[in-house]
Amino acid sequence: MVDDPAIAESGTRARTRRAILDAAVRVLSQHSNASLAEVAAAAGVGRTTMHRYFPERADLLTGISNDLLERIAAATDRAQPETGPALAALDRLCQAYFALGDGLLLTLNEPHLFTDPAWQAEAEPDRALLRLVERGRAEGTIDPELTPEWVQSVLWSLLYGAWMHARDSGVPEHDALALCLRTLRKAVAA
Amino acid sequence: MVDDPAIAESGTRARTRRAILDAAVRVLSQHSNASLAEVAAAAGVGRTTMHRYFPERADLLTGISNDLLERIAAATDRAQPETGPALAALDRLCQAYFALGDGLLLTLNEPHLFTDPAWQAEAEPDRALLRLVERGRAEGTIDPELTPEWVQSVLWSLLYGAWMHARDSGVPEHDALALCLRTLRKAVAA
DNA sequence: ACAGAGTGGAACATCACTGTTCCGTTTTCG
DNA sequence: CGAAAACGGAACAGTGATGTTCCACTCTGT
Repeated sequence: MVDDPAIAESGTRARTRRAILDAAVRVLSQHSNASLAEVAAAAGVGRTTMHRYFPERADLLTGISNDLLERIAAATDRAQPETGPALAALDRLCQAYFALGDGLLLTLNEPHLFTDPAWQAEAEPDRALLRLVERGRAEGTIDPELTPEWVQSVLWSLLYGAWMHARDSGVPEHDALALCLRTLRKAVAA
Repeated sequence: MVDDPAIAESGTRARTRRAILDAAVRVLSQHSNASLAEVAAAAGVGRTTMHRYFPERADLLTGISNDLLERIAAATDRAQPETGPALAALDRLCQAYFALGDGLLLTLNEPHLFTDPAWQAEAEPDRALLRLVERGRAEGTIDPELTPEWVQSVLWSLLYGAWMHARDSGVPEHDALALCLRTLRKAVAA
């Protein structure tokens, strides 16, 4: 689907499309009702050009949505959540998701922006995480008093907090991630 | 300041004012750029009436802001953060803040809504929490590897997560709070 | 150099939200 | 009860974002 020849794009088009999507995530993660002019400016692109790529605001949103879905799926895949001890896999997952950066904020902060049908259906990464937690409980390495859904909540909440911490408090991202990992591990360990 | 005779209000006025503020928090916490008409409808009040209490949108925001500041200060005070073992005090603080409900989401999710000067200056509850963490470190009951600022981040992030968890997953608020408390305690304990 | 893709700016109509005014109705309270 | 307070609805102009069109400019590859 990604390489659908029907929508194949030249190098330049793909590049500006990326610039727009990245800028949109960056801007909207801080100011969810920013005007399209602000997004265009942040992307270093004319407002007209943006409308060529995303005719309506809704199109931009679904563009962001699909992009985030791909990035989350790729991150999940890369972390190999089914491999090795559950706590180690959880660490890998946390690190992989942390790399989503501002996309984290947008995903958690403004879920109502994404009315995409794909967003509800595509819960595979979610299910992978739940399976991981179940495995940890079977292993006896994850606190059985915490429900898998709550552990999932904790993971995303701490990621959110860590990213904000790095963003606002001037703490290097690496340090924020380290604090996040340590906290998560302690919180969910049996 | 709360009972400033200059802005003393009749019973009815105070009551509708409360209804508007509560509705505004409820609506804006889910949809930060909701129209004033939506807020008025949620408050069961005409748009005209709302403009009588809060002439401009900015006035409504500062109204919410001041209300939240008061509630946070009151909650902090009620939790007596300077009393007893640090971890127990942290528990009390967490419970007290959880009662802020949707105000939590608004505070964490849309801090940019509040351009109030009072918001930056009034960091007393923040400072109380930081002192509490320092005390716990001195006691040896709080993990010295976690910076006080990060512990603060964790508290708010977990509160956010717990509230969302209760809201979206249908988990009773009491259970969500219990999970939150257990998780927080494990995460920050030495 | 040249054709064509890609781009930016200006101008425009449209639309939703906003803030305001006016007036009739309902509620509160002395 | 009757006056004052409080309210709701309708109507209106102003404003900023949006989506669209048109034209001129700048790259890119051959």
